[in-house]
Amino acid sequence: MAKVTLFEVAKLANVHPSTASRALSPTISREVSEATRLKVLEAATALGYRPNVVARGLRQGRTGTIGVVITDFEHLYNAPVLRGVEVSLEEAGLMPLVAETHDSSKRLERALDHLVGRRADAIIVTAARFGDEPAITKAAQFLPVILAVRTLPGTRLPTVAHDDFEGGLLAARHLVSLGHRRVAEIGGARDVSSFVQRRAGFRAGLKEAGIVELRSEGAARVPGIEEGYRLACELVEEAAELPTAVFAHNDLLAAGAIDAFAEAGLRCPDDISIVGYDDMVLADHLSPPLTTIRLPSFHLGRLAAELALSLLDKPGTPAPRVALPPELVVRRSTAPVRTVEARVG
Amino acid sequence: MAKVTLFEVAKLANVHPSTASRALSPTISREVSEATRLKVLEAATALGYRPNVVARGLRQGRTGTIGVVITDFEHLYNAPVLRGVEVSLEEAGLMPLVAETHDSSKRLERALDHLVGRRADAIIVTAARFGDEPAITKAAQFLPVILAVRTLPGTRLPTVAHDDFEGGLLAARHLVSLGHRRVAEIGGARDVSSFVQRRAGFRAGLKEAGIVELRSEGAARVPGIEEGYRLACELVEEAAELPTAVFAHNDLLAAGAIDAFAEAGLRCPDDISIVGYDDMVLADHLSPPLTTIRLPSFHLGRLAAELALSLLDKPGTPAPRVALPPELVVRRSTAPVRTVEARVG
DNA sequence: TTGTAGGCGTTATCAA
DNA sequence: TTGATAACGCCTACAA
Repeated sequence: MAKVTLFEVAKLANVHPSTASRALSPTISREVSEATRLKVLEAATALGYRPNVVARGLRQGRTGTIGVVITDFEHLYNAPVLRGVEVSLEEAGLMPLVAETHDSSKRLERALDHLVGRRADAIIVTAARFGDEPAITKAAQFLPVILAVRTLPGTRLPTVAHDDFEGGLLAARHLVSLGHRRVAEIGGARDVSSFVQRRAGFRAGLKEAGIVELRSEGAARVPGIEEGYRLACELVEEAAELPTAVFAHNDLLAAGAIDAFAEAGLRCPDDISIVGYDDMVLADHLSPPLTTIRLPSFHLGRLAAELALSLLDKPGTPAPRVALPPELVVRRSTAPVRTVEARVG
Repeated sequence: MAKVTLFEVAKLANVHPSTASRALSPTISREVSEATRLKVLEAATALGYRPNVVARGLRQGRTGTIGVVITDFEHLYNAPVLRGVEVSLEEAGLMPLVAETHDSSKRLERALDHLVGRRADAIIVTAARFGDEPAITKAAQFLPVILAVRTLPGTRLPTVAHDDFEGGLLAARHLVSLGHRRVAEIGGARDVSSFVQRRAGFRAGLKEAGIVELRSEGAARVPGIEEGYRLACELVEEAAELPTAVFAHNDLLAAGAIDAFAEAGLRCPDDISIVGYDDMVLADHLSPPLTTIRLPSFHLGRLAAELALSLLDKPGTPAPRVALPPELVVRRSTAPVRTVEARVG
């Protein structure tokens, strides 16, 4: 475990450490004579010198590190966002420091603490719940915090999110255009902006057609396959009349719901249409291939990272709020209503 | 952006910085009188003091950070590994510093450089290709490097991998037990240990039954859906006789292959059986649900992280090589051969 | 062009 | 039990 310092490089090159420092710094290396520059360079490579970014960071007040707070690596919709963040950071020579919250507020708070303590240069939070505002605001006193994917009501923090209201609207209009009038929702938690927006947009879309939804479930736990299954079971058991179409707030919920409906003898899309959300990897390979709302998540990740970087350079910048437009992708989990009765209402 | 230092806490508490440091350190806080300890604690909370982990790291020669090198966030099989790593690190108060390679050796080298420069306390590499040995060995001179998921032939580095030979064997025996004798492979790159092992295990399994595979493709690019599709197309077009079963080196390749076969008029599992690998999320929701090899990836991630942590404490520890046992999961993408001709051989 | 000195925030060591 | 001091590795005024 050799650890070569600038000091040793300088000694080998027979110059003062500060000279070595200059010679190695790409920005001011020409303040040094070509001869010594080469001498130092040679010594550095000979010794296998790696500048200690930590020490440099301490000196310069920057760690070259951006905190990223996500719910969970296994949640497929995080993957493209992370990729976008990573790609943008890596171009700038920074690295992401990632923490998971498992959608728990306590963990989020701990994650923020860690990140602040580690002196991340900025933090990108994709896992915010409404109750997390105080913790996030506190962290934002120390360093720039960017809200990504999930937003906070009335926040002044810079935000890069999907336009989830629009997404919900698209879902509703699609179902309406297929003649569905008995519809329900299998949704995410009610304290998460993206789900709140999806729900609002969806209802707005129904309202345009004079429809009121039968029922709207809200996930009590992590909005994954299991929760989708559970909520769909509830729906089937408790609803006064069965819907002909369902809007699931993400593709995983949709997958779980399809299972539950199948077990109840409802086939998708013959008996029940389902719209998912995210267009995550493999959404087109499920059975049936999912009609869903596609999100520019990779792009969102890039934007969030770039925003973070720009905030480092000029801290006073007014906080932008970006909302990226979603897109409907029609596949085979939705179909026109079959029964006349449904059309009549 | 308030930044409170230990110095200011000490001043407010009317003690020397070193005393404040002691009072705040959980390990030696009882070397300090209860009175001053409380005084300092109070001052710290009053000021909202957050210890600067970077400075501490500089002093102690540890950053509390573990580098993790993966191919790509979007590759589903990385997700559970990352989760495992994160969970273990978070328990110990450390954080992962993640870099993507996109399976390119050049990027891997850059990632290692970054991580070494950032003085990660250790690095977990899950993206190794055979040609990366020099770069990885170099990094290992500076800090502990753990090989995870993918191994390196003849390496002395600590390794936590799946027993992919066994996995290939399980796949072969399963197909043989269903009566298949004309089989082929849609595999990953030939310079990646996991794929090499899967291939070797698979052939060994065939050999037991006296079978030689028709053909074995090797992915030229990232082993994802598209590559699976491409390789399966090649197989259909170029093979002298069509196989009745295929072993895909991961579930994504399998998904792509199923598409290609479907386009060629071959239905799975009626005309062709397919075994995948990984049992990634949603493997059971594909159409058809995938017969595959399940890997304890979360566990692997945990082990890798714990190994890294243990190596920090006692650097001289002999390097263990762990191989975790895979498990066959039978679903509906495999079925007995239909034709007598196939059984005869 | 190069050397000197001081400090980024902590903590380990030594002395009181 | 507490205080003083130095050092972790680097960078940057400033002086020479």
